[in-house]
Amino acid sequence: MATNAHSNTRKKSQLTRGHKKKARTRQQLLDAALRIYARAGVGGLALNALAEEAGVSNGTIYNYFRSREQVLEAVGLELAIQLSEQILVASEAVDSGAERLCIAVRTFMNKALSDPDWTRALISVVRYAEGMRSALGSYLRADLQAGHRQGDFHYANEEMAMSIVISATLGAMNLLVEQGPVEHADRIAAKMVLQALGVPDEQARHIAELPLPGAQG
Amino acid sequence: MATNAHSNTRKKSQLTRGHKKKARTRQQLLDAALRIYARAGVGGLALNALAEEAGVSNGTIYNYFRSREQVLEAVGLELAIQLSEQILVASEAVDSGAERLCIAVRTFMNKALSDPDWTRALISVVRYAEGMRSALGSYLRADLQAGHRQGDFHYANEEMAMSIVISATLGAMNLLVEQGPVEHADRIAAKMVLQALGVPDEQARHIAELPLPGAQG
Amino acid sequence: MATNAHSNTRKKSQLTRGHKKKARTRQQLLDAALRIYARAGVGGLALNALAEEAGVSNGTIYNYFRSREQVLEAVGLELAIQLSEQILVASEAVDSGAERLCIAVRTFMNKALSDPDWTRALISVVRYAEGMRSALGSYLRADLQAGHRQGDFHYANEEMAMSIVISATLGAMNLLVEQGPVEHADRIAAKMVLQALGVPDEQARHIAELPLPGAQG
Amino acid sequence: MATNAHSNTRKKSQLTRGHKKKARTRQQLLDAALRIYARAGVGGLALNALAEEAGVSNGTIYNYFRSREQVLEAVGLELAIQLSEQILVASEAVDSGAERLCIAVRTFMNKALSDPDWTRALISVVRYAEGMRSALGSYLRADLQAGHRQGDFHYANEEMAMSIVISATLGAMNLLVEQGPVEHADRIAAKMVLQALGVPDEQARHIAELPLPGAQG
DNA sequence: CATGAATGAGACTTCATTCAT
DNA sequence: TATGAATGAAGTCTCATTCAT
Repeated sequence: MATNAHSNTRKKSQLTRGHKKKARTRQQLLDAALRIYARAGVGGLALNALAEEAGVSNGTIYNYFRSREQVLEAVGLELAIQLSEQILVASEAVDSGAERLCIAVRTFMNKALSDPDWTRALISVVRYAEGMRSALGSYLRADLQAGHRQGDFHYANEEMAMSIVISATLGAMNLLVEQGPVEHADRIAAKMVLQALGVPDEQARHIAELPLPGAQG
Repeated sequence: MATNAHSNTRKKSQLTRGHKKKARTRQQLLDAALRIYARAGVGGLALNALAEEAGVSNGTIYNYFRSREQVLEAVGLELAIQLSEQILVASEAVDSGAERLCIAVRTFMNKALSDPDWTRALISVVRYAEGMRSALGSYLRADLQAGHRQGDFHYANEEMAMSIVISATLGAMNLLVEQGPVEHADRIAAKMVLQALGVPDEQARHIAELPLPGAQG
Repeated sequence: MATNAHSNTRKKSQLTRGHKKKARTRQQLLDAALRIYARAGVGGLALNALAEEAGVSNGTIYNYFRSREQVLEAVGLELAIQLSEQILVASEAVDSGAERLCIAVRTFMNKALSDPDWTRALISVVRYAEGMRSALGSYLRADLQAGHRQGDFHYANEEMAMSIVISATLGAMNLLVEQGPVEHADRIAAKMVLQALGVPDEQARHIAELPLPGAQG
Repeated sequence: MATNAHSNTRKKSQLTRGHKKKARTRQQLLDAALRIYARAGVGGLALNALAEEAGVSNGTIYNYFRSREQVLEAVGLELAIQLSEQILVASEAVDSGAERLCIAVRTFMNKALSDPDWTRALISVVRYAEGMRSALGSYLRADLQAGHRQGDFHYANEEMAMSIVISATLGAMNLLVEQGPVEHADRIAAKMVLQALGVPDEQARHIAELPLPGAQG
């Protein structure tokens, strides 16, 4: 399953050398949890099933987490970290808020196509743990404010703009994972989001059709 | 509006008068379920708790529903019916698709303020039972197509437009119930949705600020 | 279903004229119970299902029986009565114990073919309520003793002879209802039972092949 | 014989020594189930009661069996295995089908006296799970066919012969456990069974009175 | 740390029985 | 008597959590 792709080789602290096995198990558990999220949602995560999926004994989970609640928390955090990577990598060298937001939306849309499991896990977590929205929100808010400063975005209420951008994007991603691909889905969604934020039609189209950084063109 | 009519003002003792009290229990159960949805979401509905909330014995539930699954189904249907009333009543005499959609969005936003429990229940159900989306979708699609025919909406993909409109609106409603009122929330959200569908700024503002039918002005 | 055949037209008291409807319901319940026995065994008789099968409301059962246990008892008694009729009718005019027993066995075997539902109900009741055996036993014991007196039967222990005759016959009946017809099943079983009781081969065959009274020969 | 080995002489505390105690629980459960069968029959086995009888928590059962159905299955299998031991040990070195069958019948009759609980459990299982009959049947069929080849048995239909032998023997066993001992019960029953299969009186008595192998005479 | 058997609370469901109409 | 809604005990099963090894 592709969900394995984002995982267990790097961690910010990089604990090189010595004791590698130690925290490897923890990552196995988090990865396994994401796979289960994709299948069954957050509410469907049973610790016995998690242990089996991770290839450890059920008791082992409690060597890494104090309770089920803490597992969910940790998985949410893990997902937030992976999320950050997605966003940061994609719009590293871009200054325009509108373009950064557009890139983010398109990146997520493409992620929904390339890794539906991860996407389902994300959607499930966002629904379950409202707190996850803040992880999304922190990046988004910066882009919104930049776009606003730069005269591209015109919104009457920032909180509402954030809510609408996030939920619209997740809704579009959900469409892709549940109903299959749509031609140019990433650009369509990005353009609609830009328009919702007050970017005029032509400009929105223009931004939405810029080549994605990192693409080979 | 009548949607609040089902509620908790009478208890088991007050079955004087009348002679149809038997089937009233079903409505008590549905109402109680909606209250629990609001608190705990669909996944949090335990039949034990439902029985207690409705003031009946656990076995009684099974006089009205064959299984937990059927309870969820029935509550979803109940919600869908109440939903339809909301929408139909609101935009009865309006022909413009854009205006109809705008009225719908604003009506729901106001509902989020006036009946947060019902709204939380709705959000939970939409997330849980994807089928609920079709209830929403059938009304929405008609308005989208009308707006498209009438030259107001310009969207590249209808499915994606529906997904985005629904999720954006629910996201905005969610903001209200979770974080409290926002000045002119209904108009702000409606305008953003219209813009996402390609309605230009000025026109979107104009439509969003039309008086709501049924309002006393 | 053929199970209906033995029922509700006669009762020893014959309560002719006037109030016929009264005790009719009771018979409906007993008949319905037998049909359920055939399908699900005694343990599978649920009073709700019984009420539905009998076409009455569940509460009505308690106008005729004080508890589930009493229903079972009454059905057992009903079955015993029907059983008696079977036996008495068949060997009315026969004096030889061996012949009477043979007729009884053959009659039951044929009943197993012609009314598998009734037979399954009987088997289920015999297993469930050991007391039912005494109803069978009282007829059987007379025949055994007669056959013994007449020099046909030679058994060392009457109780054991009764147990074996009853269980062997029921076992053979069970074979028929569960696995389908067997050529000359009635004669084969009867002959084996006679032999078990010490009747020599030739004589056993002879008795087993006598025409059944009531047959058109 | 070893068949009594599984029983109730140690409780939870006595798990000193040894280091395989884990899988012992399964046997505790099977043993407890047999004791309950003896008291209440297969239909009377409630998992709550089983857990208590076995001295474990109710959840523990599900560490060994996936459902109630699987418990019944496993207990049936256990009983079938113990059954096989009974039969195989008893008539190991005997070639005559008639003698083998006779030994089997007598062994079971004696078992009914020495271990009524086990016998009640067996009877209950045979009634409940028709599949158990095949376990019995496979041994029996071989003996029947051998006796037939050897000119001792004369039956017209093998299936019916099997049904009658099995049910007659179980009926005789049932008499013993329900009504207490009968002088020479094993020989009496065995002789009747042999006669039912066509063995003449004198020969049947002779075979039924042979000393049982394993007896000290 | 790892294991996995054991635990027990709690969920869903069935069903005999009661009772107001 | 008949009805059928309501009851609540009891049963099956799940699962987070503990603990001895």
